[in-house]
Amino acid sequence: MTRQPTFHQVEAAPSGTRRERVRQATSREIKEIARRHLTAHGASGVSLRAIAREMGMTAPGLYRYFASLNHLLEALQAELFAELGAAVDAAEASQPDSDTDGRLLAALRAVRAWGLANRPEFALLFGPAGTPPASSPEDSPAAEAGQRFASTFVALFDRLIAEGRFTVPDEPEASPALCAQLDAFASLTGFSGDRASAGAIRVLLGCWVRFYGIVCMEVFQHLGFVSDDMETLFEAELRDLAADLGVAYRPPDAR
Amino acid sequence: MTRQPTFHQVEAAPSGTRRERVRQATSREIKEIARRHLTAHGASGVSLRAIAREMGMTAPGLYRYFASLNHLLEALQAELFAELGAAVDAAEASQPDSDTDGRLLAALRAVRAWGLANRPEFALLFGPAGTPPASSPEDSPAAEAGQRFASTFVALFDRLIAEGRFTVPDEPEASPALCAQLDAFASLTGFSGDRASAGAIRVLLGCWVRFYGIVCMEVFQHLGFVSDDMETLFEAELRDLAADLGVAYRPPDAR
DNA sequence: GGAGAAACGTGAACACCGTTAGCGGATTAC
DNA sequence: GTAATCCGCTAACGGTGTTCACGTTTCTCC
Repeated sequence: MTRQPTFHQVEAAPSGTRRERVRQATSREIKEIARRHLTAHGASGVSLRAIAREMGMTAPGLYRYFASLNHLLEALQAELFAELGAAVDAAEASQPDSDTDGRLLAALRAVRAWGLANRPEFALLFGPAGTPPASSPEDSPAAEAGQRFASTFVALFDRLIAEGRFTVPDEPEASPALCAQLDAFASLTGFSGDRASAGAIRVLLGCWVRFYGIVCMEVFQHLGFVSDDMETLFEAELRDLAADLGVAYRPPDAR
Repeated sequence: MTRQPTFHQVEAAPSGTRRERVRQATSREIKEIARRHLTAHGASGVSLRAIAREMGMTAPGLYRYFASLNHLLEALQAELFAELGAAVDAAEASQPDSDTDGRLLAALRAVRAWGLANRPEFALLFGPAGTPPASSPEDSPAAEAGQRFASTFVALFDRLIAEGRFTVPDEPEASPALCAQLDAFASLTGFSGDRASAGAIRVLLGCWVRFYGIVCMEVFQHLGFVSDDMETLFEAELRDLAADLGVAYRPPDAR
């Protein structure tokens, strides 16, 4: 303990007071161990008592850091969204800035790769919602992190719209109610105002849903009965998907 | 207890010996209660002790009927697949036999409707696979029931192929490995041999994946941020999907 | 009809789990 | 130096899946 007791305020520590630093370190350790247990045994294998045991603590002590096991899992969700987002960003950054097609393909492939490499984590993020959706508009940290993750793709899709990549099929009978909601969604998520017609957003949403379907099916292992070489099937779907978006398909780099 | 004790064998009971009947009745009661708990509190809310308590039994007694909680859940899965299949069959039967389009649309809508009306059940069937896939090829009752459910749609898709509904895009570079696996899948699931080219199956699989995506997203509540009127969005997706299959879209019956 | 086997359900026990309440000690703030 | 705050502990409550040994009921077979 080599601390000069003269000025207790200054100190200029990395972040906040000493208490806050050690507190945050403990919090991080809890989440790291929880993550390991999640990876090893799935979401149901994460238990406060086991985490505390591994840390040399007792379970009630963890309640100073997380209000409940569910809150811990929510915090984990937020971290995982960030991790997935970082993986996507990295993949995107591996492509030239101007190459919208390459960046989108790389981003989508990165999501699949992350999901396959982190099945339980992916299931926690995109599986059935255990908790009823937060009443207040997205006050949960997980939902907020999820929106930040989504914004990555919103930005990419926005570029497609701006570049006028795909022709929106003039919907013969798009219900006005749906149009209104899609427009609201557009402005809320920051789509470029004018060009983002409800029709365009429907195309993008359709593609996202399609992508979600293929990745979930593969990660959740509901396609084992058809083939064990999912890579090529995924790429075939990706090709179709790209075509719908006016994106030039390119096979993945043989790395 | 008015039983004539003369001939213990004959009796001509509905099925099997008396022992087997009461055993099956108990087994059915267990599954019924488990189903109620599943509906009310999700898969994690199904507990042997609670079921036993409700039956006036003790938990170890249930082990005479199911080897473990997981086996119970698997049996439940099988029953739910059958229930979902029955709902789909009923919807299909509401359309004229010759009306392939109407039958397919009705069947797909039935899946969505069942999922929305039975969220936890749907999650158990189509959510992340908790147990690693059975080593032996589909010896688990759940997997077997799942295949039976799938066969309903296989038959419908088969009709589309037989009727030559959609033109398969001649894949420029369908990998031979994938083609072989798709062909194997075709013969295994009973697609009509010759017409079911790997290309056609890819189209069908793509549509199925797309459908899976939209329904899962809705049931798992990962689309709450875009709209709360999912019905119209689903129908819009369904329209696109039908177009890919050469199926004439028709709005749902205003019932 | 009676002996033996098979199935059934129970009580006790083991090892876990989430969560709450109350307490003592360390750290911080004033 | 004193008061407030935070921290981690113990103890406890009620819940879980699962195993084992035991008595009772039921069936089978001679």
